[in-house]
Amino acid sequence: MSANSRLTIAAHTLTWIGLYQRRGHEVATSEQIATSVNTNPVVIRRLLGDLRKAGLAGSRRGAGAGWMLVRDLAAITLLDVYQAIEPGPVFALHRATPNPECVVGHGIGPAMTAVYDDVEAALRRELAKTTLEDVLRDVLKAA
Amino acid sequence: MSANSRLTIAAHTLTWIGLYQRRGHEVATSEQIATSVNTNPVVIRRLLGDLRKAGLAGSRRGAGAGWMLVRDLAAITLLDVYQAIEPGPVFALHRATPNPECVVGHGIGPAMTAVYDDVEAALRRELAKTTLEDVLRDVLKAA
DNA sequence: TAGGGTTGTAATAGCTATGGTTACGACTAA
DNA sequence: TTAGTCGTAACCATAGCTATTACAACCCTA
Repeated sequence: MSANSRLTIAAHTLTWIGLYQRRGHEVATSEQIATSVNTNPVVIRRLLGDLRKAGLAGSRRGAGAGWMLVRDLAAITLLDVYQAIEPGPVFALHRATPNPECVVGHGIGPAMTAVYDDVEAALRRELAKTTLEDVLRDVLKAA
Repeated sequence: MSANSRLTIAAHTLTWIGLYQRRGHEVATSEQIATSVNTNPVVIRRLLGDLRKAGLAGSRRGAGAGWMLVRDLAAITLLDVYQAIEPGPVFALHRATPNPECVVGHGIGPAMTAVYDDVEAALRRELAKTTLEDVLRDVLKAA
């Protein structure tokens, strides 16, 4: 499984903006966030672009530009973030259609789809349990 | 998320062998399985190699060679298969260590790890609910 | 109105995982 | 001895993610 860190980076980014705003700042720049995440600002901007499409983040251009939250941390679950940045499923069926003249080849697709649907549902239920407010609390507790 | 079809192919392969054996044959060849899956025999042999390491499949060499199940279909869950072929986690932390001098950069790792552990546990619970016997039943029902 | 800082996005490159293919030695029943 | 299959290495193609450079678009401020 090619594990990816997009959810981690997205949660980090939104949590950072949330904390920064609570400390009195209006907007955060991709440069500042990238310094905390330890990556390139463009990576952050691209990710925030997806989060903006999902209505989780907003941006301001020109001088004094930057990013802000659209919803409060407590109103954003990790499921919201996940759905904003991960379009595809965790498991895939066959790349090439299996032999339809074989009993197994013919019936395995629907059988596995049913299982995968349940697995994805369980994964989403679990992600929905945690809000970014919870994440921030854990983060501050560790300090 | 780069969805992969390894679990699908593995379940297909083991189910195929199980059905083939119930029809009176001792072993199945990677060639036969590959025809049903619609892929190359080497792909099947590589996958079965992993499944053998996990004690789910066995092989016989020489003339009249081929693959057989070590356990009955009813004694193999999709979790067993998943663990045999997927070493890594679904979600990853940062590729590069985040800035430890930032509160968020310092605490985000443990916070997300706790969530990811719960998600993986839920995923495993879900996969453990289905045996290959269940899969075969679904497959035959669809015919 | 000019300057400067930041967004928004395209283009490119590197890395890793996966899948497909060819090749060939190892093995063993017949 | 032969034939059929495993076991595995080698190589290539594809896809997704990350990193980086570059630059136009934007808009506040002086």
